[in-house]
Amino acid sequence: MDLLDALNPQQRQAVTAGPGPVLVLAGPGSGKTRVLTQRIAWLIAAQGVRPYQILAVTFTNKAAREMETRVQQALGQEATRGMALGTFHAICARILRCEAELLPLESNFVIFDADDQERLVKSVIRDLNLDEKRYRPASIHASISKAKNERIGPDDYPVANYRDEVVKRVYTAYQQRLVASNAVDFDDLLLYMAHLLEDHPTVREKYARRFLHVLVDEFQDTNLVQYLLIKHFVSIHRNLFCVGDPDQSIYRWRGADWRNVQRFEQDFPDAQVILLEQNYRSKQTILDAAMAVIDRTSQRRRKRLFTDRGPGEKIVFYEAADEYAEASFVVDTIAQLVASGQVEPRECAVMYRTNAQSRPLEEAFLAARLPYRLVGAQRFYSRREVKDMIAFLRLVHNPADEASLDRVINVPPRGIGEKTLATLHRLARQNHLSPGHLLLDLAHGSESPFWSQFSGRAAILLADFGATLANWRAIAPALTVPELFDQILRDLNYRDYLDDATEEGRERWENVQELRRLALEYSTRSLDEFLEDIALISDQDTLSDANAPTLLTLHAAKGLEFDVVFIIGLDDGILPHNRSFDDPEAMEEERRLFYVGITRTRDRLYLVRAIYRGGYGYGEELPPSPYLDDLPLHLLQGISRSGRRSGSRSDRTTWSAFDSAASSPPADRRPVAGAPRFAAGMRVRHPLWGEGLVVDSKVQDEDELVDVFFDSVGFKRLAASLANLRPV
DNA sequence: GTGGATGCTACCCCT
DNA sequence: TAGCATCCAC
Repeated sequence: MDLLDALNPQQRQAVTAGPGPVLVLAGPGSGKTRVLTQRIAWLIAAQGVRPYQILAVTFTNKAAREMETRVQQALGQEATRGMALGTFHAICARILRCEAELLPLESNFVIFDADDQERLVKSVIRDLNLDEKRYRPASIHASISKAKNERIGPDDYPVANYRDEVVKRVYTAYQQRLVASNAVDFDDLLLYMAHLLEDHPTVREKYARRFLHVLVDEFQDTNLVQYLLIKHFVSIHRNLFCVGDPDQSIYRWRGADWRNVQRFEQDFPDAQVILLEQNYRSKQTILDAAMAVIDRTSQRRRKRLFTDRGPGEKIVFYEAADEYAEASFVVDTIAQLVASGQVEPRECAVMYRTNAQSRPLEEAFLAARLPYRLVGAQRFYSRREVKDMIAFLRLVHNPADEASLDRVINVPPRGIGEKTLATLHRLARQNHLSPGHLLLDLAHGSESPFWSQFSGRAAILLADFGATLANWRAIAPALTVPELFDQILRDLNYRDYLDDATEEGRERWENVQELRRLALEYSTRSLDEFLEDIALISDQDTLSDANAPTLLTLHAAKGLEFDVVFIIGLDDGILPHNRSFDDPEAMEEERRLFYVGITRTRDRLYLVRAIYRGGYGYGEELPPSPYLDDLPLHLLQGISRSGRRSGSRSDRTTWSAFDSAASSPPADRRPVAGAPRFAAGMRVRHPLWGEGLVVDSKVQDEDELVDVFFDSVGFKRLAASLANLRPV
């Protein structure tokens, strides 16, 4: 059958494997997405499995949509109807809404995002009269989430010291407040699901019978609870198909446990294990570099990565003076590659360890007037005006949502302050009501039994907002999401409030407009769906299809691929990150992160670092990343070995050595006299090395330093007075 | 209750 | 550095 024609023997074996448990260990670029989609298509077309009998878990919603499209392309539009396809969180949310009567939740529960969760923790800490300085909300929240990932409830939380005691108390109250708000956090989505399947055998059987085939992508990044869910889902038929690569496990800090791969092999000893090793993505040079990096990790099953795509070009290493030079090197190089027709902008990606590193890049792209795509939902959805708007919608949807109420009860300022809010909370608790419902009751004015509990002014203000909310709730069922959105904007005079004619004001209003555009896509869908999708949106989901280079973290790059990849910030302290230094397992994960970045590359890889980096306001000079030393020299161009040696300052390359000490500002930001003769983008000729492209040029100490990328030998930094460079 | 000045502290990665 | 919490004047 033609479904299988384009597959290699191992892929074909995987697609047609089973029944029973199957574990596919798939190296990067080995066609695992193809295997998964073909497997689904094969199950449906060749095995007569109904789409609704298939449960397929992906790592992002974007991956889910892609998979759906691919199956539809193979089998037609109707083929995927009813299939359960999405992330663990999305699938659990859907099922939990159906089964809400078995849970301490209403079916319209809201999903608290990271920000809501932390606010709630903070509020609990204050309620318990704990010292916020000593017990940082973020840190307490991390402990709670860690416990949840390990399936430890508040009652079972082990107490070894006073801090544990505090965490336990906060955890207990936090959980109560979530339930009172008819809300769940991300971890709860999985935990409630596990309880549902364990406490209700009929429910477990219902889903275990419905989902005749369970497929899991990125299996190495599942956590314990997710693994338990999988086991419950396949408890009857054991038709489990997992695809993963332990070398690409990069979410340990989020509770992911690559040992699930070992658990799988223990729990399903009869599992068929299939190795996909042939790489269809990268040139051999890239793969050699990747193997050199990953072979240094312990406890792994060695994989050989090979390709028939040819050796490809050498990897370029570039050491910039500071993060601005680093950014302009990236932008200039991309501009040059694009201008010479070697690559499409959308086929370039810049990857970094931390989100903060995107800023100099964005500035450089902006300065060059070149568009870019930034991956990172957080940025947009964590904007205050956007969060506030979502909070209003959530309140309409679920007035019990305390986090949203607290957030916007005084937005725009309507004179409801801390004291009034505290009274509202206290009264609500005394009367076993949510503050939101109490607020709605106050809209009845003096008829409300709570009216007299507030001072005249406060009562009027609360009643006014309560009435507004009640009105939205009354009309919401008849309105589409964008219509409701507009109604709220109008009633609040939100635009006047946000847009104060300053630059930031205009930007704030534009963000709201952006959210409205998104709401517009939900014209035919319910508010529930809109809110749920927003809560579970992942970074990769925000990737637009514009033809522009992509800026993203190494974590967000998982599962993606590009012709040209830049990995920047290869400094000891950035990658590996200094917060991982004292934890050997975290250090191994840093290495895998680098491996993931390298293996995203099809053709060309650029490794970049900066000698001087502005930290919190004081600058710092970091040694090169130790990973650079693991790369065999013959794979690299553009630098001598001494230049990428970590450690002492004395062994810097001549061209990267600055005359200045660590504390002085970088040379190219110092005011200088005289104009440079060479500029980025110029073609030049050198008597020895032939033609090259000027990447950067700066005047320093009465000479001009020119960075040139020579076609023959790669990067050189030259003094114009000595080098006898001529423009071509 | 609001808004400005001041001082603190943190930037890791994400559903 | 910059976002924030806190404090103080209106």
